[in-house]
Order: sequence, then structure tokens, then C-alpha cells
Amino acid sequence: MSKDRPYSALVQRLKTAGLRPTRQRLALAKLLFEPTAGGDRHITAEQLHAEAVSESVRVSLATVYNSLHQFTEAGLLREVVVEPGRSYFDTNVSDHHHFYLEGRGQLQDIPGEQVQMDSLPTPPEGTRVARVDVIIRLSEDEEKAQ
Amino acid sequence: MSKDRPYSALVQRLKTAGLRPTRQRLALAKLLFEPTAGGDRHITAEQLHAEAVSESVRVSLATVYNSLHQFTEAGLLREVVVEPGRSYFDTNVSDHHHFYLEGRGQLQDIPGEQVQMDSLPTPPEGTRVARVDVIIRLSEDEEKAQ
DNA sequence: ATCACAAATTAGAACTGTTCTAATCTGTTG
DNA sequence: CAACAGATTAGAACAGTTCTAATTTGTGAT
Repeated sequence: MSKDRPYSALVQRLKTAGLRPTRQRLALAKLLFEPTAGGDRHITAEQLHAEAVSESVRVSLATVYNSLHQFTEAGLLREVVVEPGRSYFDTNVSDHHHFYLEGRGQLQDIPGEQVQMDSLPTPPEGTRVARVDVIIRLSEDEEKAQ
Repeated sequence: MSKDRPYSALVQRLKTAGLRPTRQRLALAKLLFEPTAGGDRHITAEQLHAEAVSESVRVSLATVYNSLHQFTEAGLLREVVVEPGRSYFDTNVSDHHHFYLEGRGQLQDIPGEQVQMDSLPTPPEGTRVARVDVIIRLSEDEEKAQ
């Protein structure tokens, strides 16, 4: 009875998204949405899989990919593309943008308000804006001068 | 004598970039920077290779990749990442941003002035801004309503 | 509880775009 | 035109992701 109490919020979240709360999805959701050290996460499929394995959650890489895409479709995650051949998934689905630290392959949220753009151009005929991505690419600052 | 006259500008451009003007590089540069129907290009390595082959330019895919990267390093091209597992190369290296038509995988330039952002956030300690990428993702507009 | 079935998971193969390797060829300089 | 660094090449290798077909699991009805 008390055994599955702590999961009930996540179970609900999955059900609402139309996803059966399986052992694997639950475990992944827990890793994604209940990080020990609070804050939003930016994680790749392989990282998440490694994390799951290291916490003795038995789940295949294929399921990690499936789940990440399902969560994304359900609006629980957002996919961020910053380098070719690797997708990041962001647990922060609110309106915001990113710093990307090129050397480290590290993403960091920028709160939405901190990037304001006036005058978005009007999209071409027959299209509408689906999303605006702003990526501020950072380099490690070698020069400590001044 | 007059035979290689038309190439001299490109030859010069390659030399200036520290690249030997080989047959392959010259042919690729021609395809990239002298498009028949003017305007800037957004092209992937495989597209460029296909184009070269279809114009009977004998060049390997490896060389296309090498050249694209060398051109990029030399500042003749700019790499644009909009979807995982595929890199686009943009012949427009001036300060500007992009529309990306998701369905078609098509990129389109937005002149720099048309996207103005006030208040760029200050980058984290020890880093500096290398570049700012703005990608306006578009969907095909199904609804013609109103 | 148990059944029946759709849905989910799985291992591993397959696939895609890219990079690497080691052999061959080519542009440049003297 | 010789010599050699630099460039090109085919094909293998690689990384990340998706697919496939067999197996397992969650759910709703009984």
C-alpha cells in the first residue's frame, strides 16, 4: 500500500499523457523529473541510459529512446539540437533559451525574459512559427587579460 | 591562357585561405559560391556530393566533407545545426539568422537586422559569447482559416 | 485471482551521417 | 622534371539512432 505512494504523482503524469505507467517509464520519469539535486536537466539518451543502468534500473537503450520521444510528444520534455549527431532533452518545457558551452557539450537554461527580441520577421507565406530557438554558443575564456 | 581565367577569383580565394587550389576544391567552391541562380546556399555534404557527381565532377564524399570543414574553418562557410544527424553549410557568412521549415528540411536566411535582441544575458564566469544562433522553426500552415 | 489482448519492452540488426585509415595521386617549389 | 608535402580516395569504422520480430507486461473483464 504505502509502497507505491511516492510514485503516484508521476503515475498520474504519465497516465494523463496517455502513457501506461510501466516500470521502465516510471523509473526514467523519476530520474528525469525528480533529480536529487533540484533544477532542470539537459540529458542525452545515452546519458540517461547510463544513469539508469548505474542505478540498477533494468531498461534497454531502445526503451530510453522510445520514452524520451513519447515524453517529448506529450509535452513533458523538449528536444534541443545544438550539435550534429546528438540530441539533448530538456526537462524545462517553459519558454526559454540556452547557453551552450562548446568545449564541454554542456547546456544551460536562460530564463525566457532574459532574451527579448523585438521585431520577429514575418514567416513566409503558408507557414507559421512553431518555435523560436536561441542558442548562445560560449567558448572557454582563455584570455584572462584586463 | 584564357582557359583558367574564369577561375582566378576562386583560386585566389582558396589560396588566401591557405588551401591549395586543387581540381576538387575548385569545383566544389564553384558549386558553392557561383550558383547559377544567384543567392545564398544551404547545403549538406551529401547534397553537394550528389550535385558534383551529377555535373560529372569526380570527387569523393570524403573530400566533400574535408573541403566543407576546411572552408568553414577558413571562414568561407558557416555550419548550421538544426536537426540531429545532419549538418548544413551556409554560404552566407555574414551576421544573420534562419528560418527552418521543419517538414521540408529547408533553411532560409533572415537578414541580421530583422532579428534584433535587446538584453543579451551576460555569459557565465570564464566564458565568452562565440556566436548567437536564432532559429525560427516553421510549420506548414494547414489551417487557412481566417 | 485469472484470462485475453493490446501495448510495451527487448536484444540485436540495420541504418544514416560522418570520420578515419593507409595507399595513391597531384600541386608546387627548386 | 624530381622530390615531397599536401590532397584525394575507397572502403572500413564509428556514433547515435531507429527498426524488427519475439517476448513480456499492464489492464480491464470475468
